[in-house]
Formats: sequence, structure tokens, C-alpha cells
Amino acid sequence: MREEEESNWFSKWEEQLPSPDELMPLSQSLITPHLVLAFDLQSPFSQTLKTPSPVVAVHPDSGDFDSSELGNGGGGSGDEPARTLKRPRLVWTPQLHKRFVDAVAHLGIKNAVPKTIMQLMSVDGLTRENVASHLQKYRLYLKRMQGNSGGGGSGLDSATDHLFASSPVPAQFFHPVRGNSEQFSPFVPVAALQQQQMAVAVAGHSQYRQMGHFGSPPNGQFENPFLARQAHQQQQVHRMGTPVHKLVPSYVEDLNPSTPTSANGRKALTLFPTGDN
DNA sequence: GTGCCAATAT
DNA sequence: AATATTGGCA
Repeated sequence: MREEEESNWFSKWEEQLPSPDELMPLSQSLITPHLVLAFDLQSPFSQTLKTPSPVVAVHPDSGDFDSSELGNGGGGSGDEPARTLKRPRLVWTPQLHKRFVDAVAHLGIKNAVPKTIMQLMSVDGLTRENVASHLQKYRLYLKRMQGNSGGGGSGLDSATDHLFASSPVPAQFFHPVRGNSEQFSPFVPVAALQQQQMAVAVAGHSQYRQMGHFGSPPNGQFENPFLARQAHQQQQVHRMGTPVHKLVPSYVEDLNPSTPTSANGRKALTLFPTGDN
């Protein structure tokens, strides 16, 4: 309790502070993903590393949250408990969509329902609703495609289907493969046992999307405020009459160099380049 | 409860 | 424009 000691550790602490670059990828350990979700915190440094590296051992359990103004009251009912937590909008990057498509392909059209898709994808922060919504639109897209596949080619991927067009549509999607609800390829033969869980990009609510400082690396994959959900190993998909493989999350996306055309003056923080084809 | 789909909201 | 949410129904 001596002041000298305190100022002492503080100085040390201060000196040993990592550079911003180093800080980026790991800073999230300060706030557990669970808390982030629970309080709908939009931490600009949320990250889904589930590496238990105790680089920094902080005790956030001080239970000293200012739950009074958790950005919720802004809507209207100010007295409502921060229960009605609102997640930021999910941004379906081409990579994320690809994962979605892969999941659907591997599940087989039959079993490709929001829940299972979500589980297979095992993307932190991804909810069933997210998938359901996306799936709905994706189905419309597929239907639309078959509709004019042989036609004059008018109205083809006008511009509304940018995302969907970014990933090839597996042939199985058109003529439901019978007798085989699942393709052979293991979903994720990822080499390393990395915990490189894919995280979800989220639409920025405001300020954070302008942070281009810090000399952030052009390919810095980790410098965005995206949600982090507890790195729970999702339960294995319950088979409903069909054999299921073991879920092995972790998935290393091949980089998809596309035009990061942010022509979309949107304030969307994307984890990956906005695949534009 | 889950899924599907259209409509609607943000 | 892209997602989310909702309502009605299976």
C-alpha cells in the first residue's frame, strides 16, 4: 500500500507496455469474450483468440461495471435494463460466405438448416438468426440463378449478388444429391491446430472505423471491432439419421485478394477485404 | 422449439 | 444495399 511501491510497479508496467502493433492481436484477453457478449460491448479490439496465453493476467472480475449506460438507452426506453442487447450487424465477407457455402455443401441440402450450418461453421459470434437470414437470401439467389441459367443472361448477378457471386455455387446445390447427405471432403483439414477461429466482422457503430492510425499493416487481419463469443467448442451436431463427422473447427481461409473497394462509403468494419468481383 | 418464407424494419 | 426482425404457418 505504500505509495512508493505503487508508483514503482506502475512505472515498470508503463515501460513494459507493448507497442500498439503487438497489442492489437492479444489485447482482448483483458475482457473475456463472454463479457463482451453479455454486455454487448463493442470493443474495438475484440478478438477471438482462445489461446490461453496468460500474457497479461488481469482481473476483470472486479465486478465494477458501469451498467448504467451501456449504450442502450440511446434508443428510447432508458430505464430498461440492458437486457435487450443488440448485436451489431453482421458483415458477410466473402470469406465468411464461403465458409457458409462450404458448410451447406458438406452438410448436404437436406441437413443444411440454420442451426446445423451455424454449428458447422463454428464462427464465433455467429448466431442462428444470422445464418437463417443469410440462408434465406441465398436460397432466393439460387432459385433466381436456375431460373435464368439458360436464358438471355439478363439480370444476372446485377450487383445485388456481389457477395453470393463471390463464391462458386457447388453443383450439388441445384440437383439435390440423393443418397448422400454429405460430401466426402472433410470440412477442415487444417494443418495446424491453431485456434485461429474465424471471427465475425461487424458493422461499426461509429468512431471505430476511422482508426487507420497505428501504422496498421495493410493485411492486418486483426484490428477491428468484431464480436467475440465464448470460444465454446460447439456441441457436435446431432445426427438425425445420418452419420456425422466430428467437428473440427478452425479453418484457414485462403486469402481472397479482391478489390477492397470501400466504395461502399459504409462504416462497416470488415475483417477481410470486401471481396469484390 | 425449429425451420421456412414473405414482408417489413433499420 | 445489406441485414435483422417479425408474423404466420408447417
